Amino acid sequence: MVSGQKQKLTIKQVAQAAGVARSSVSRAFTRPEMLSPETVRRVRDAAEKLGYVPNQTARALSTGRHGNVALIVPDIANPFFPPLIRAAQMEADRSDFCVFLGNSDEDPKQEDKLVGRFTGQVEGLILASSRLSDERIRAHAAQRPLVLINRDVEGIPRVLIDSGSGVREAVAHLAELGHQHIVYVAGPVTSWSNKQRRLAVRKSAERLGLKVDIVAAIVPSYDAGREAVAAILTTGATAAIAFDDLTAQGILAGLADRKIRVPGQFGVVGCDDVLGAATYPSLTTVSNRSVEAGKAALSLLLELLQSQSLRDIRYVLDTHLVVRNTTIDHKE
Amino acid sequence: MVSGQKQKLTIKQVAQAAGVARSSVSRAFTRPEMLSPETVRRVRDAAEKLGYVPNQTARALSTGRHGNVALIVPDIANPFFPPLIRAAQMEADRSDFCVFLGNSDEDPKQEDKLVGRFTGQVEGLILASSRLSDERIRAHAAQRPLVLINRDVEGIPRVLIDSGSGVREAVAHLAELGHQHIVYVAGPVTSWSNKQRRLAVRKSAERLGLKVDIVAAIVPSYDAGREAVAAILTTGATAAIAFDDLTAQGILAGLADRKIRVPGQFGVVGCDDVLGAATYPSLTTVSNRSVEAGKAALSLLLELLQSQSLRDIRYVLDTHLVVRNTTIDHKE
DNA sequence: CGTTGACATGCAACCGGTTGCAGGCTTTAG
DNA sequence: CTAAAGCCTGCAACCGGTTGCATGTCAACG
Repeated sequence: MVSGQKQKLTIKQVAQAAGVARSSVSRAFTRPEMLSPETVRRVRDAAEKLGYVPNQTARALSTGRHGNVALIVPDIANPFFPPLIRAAQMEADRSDFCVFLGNSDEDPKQEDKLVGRFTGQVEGLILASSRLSDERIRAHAAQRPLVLINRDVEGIPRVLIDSGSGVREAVAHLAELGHQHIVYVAGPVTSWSNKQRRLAVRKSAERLGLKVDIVAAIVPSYDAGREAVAAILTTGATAAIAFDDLTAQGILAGLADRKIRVPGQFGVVGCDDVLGAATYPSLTTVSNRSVEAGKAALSLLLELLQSQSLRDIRYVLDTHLVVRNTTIDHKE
Repeated sequence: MVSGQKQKLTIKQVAQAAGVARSSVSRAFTRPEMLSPETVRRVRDAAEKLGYVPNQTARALSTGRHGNVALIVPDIANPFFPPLIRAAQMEADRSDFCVFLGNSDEDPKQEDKLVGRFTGQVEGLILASSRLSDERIRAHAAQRPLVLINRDVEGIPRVLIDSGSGVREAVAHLAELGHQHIVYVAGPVTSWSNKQRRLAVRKSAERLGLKVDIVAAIVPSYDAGREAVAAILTTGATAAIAFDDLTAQGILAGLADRKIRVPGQFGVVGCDDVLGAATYPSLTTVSNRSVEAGKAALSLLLELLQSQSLRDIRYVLDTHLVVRNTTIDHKE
């Protein structure tokens, strides 16, 4: 039914073919209940036969509804994000929305630029782990519906993954195993998640009477973790909780370099569960909920678009400890 | 300069403010060389002061140029793709293009649907590891400029990662280490890359006098690799080359379950190098070039958009073996 | 039987830019 | 000094839909 010609089929040709006015063709697609069933059928048949498909751009121009949303993340290649992106994407798809993807490269300027580029073509945006200032976020939110992920700005709808709950479980788990002195290997200072995790370690260690030291890895990466091992060992701690799994993997490598057995001589806990059980020994870590976060953010956004309501929404997802083999030796 | 109002600033207000016709405002932005420098300045100043930003949708409607491209992948969460997506995204950004991301979920129907949704809003598309039939791909290519990644359809511009070269090196490497009998753990039957890798293993093993068996994992995943271990061991081989790194990691886990030492008693080679050295023991694998592929595909597409030329382009990236610790014990 | 109202459809303006063409003014050549 | 050639700028049509309003038709109602 569709042929290879690269013609421009418009509502006009369909109108002619069906013997009605252009407006009726339009309505046959957007408000069929306004027309007689007979007319709708005639128009649809004609459209089908010609292979007509409505021009999304023209429609967007006159209605203001584009059917697009944008999702901006700091780094697509960071394994935390792909599942989130995927979930958001699939959720958008269910409502026939298209999603623009932006990579801010951890740079607020770049993020700002992307928002600007997208704004004109979307009905709403999602910023995941935004690096923008609260002020810029508010400014953008005033222009377009905006949902945040892992960023807590009052008045802006947001989806937060509370890694605090999982981290508290991790500390309790280590205490139970007899550790008395642990280290938190910190991530980026600007990260909301890092702040939250550090606080959770501090508080619950205090409650349980454990000694805590903080070692900075700053960049969350394998190499940073590996290099942090020297500092970790000088503290005299017997276990470490890392900002994320990448860092944790680096720590494991650094320990292996020094022939320190895990979990026998030293315990390691990651965060975000990005690798699953796919490494050996498999990493004890905190679950991430990134799939739910992506899905929730998208549906929240779509909801906002519908209702136009501006309630202050704060959706929190809790996390849990996933015990694998870097804190305790499991028997299969 | 920009304020919080949610007004609709159009070319008209700017024209009024600058005391010129609407067309002059338009030209001040799109073809400044047609206007006197003085007028351009006046218009730009006025626009700046008001905070005017051209409406991309309206522009697209009249010019047909949207400044968007679409990228469709089978699975965003498969670690092979994020670096590719990221590279494409950044390359697009350099030319002020926005990118739509689609996840086909390994399903041709879904992929077709996405292409349809995007077509009206983009100037060109990139299909990575497309699951569509050659026929559908050709049909879509007739509508819009289209570039393929890891899919070899004659007449359609394509970027191919030739894992054959790396796989041949892997086989030679294993032969050199004394292995006489190896296994190829296969991936999806519809995958172009899988076909290519299997063939490369077969051919070069034959040339070197090695015995080869094929074991099917079908789905490329950690679990599939782990389950394939039983079949691998019954062949009597002493080393395995896996379709990808995820499968290889699963194999390592399965071997560990059976207390088989790697690389001492059994050698393992992955493909795609998605985990880097970030696991322990670190995986010997074949490099992937996915970053170059993403970047190349995008710039190829942009080039096509400019030149309108329809040459048959076939851009091939070769790969190499990356030797780490699952085939041979390294000393640091 | 005339009026009212519901329903179906067409007309034309509009969304916000772009662009071919024409007209006015200035410059250059004859 | 006049005509040809540029250079700027404005007018108005157009991109392809959507939508408020007017019109026409027909059934139901008083």
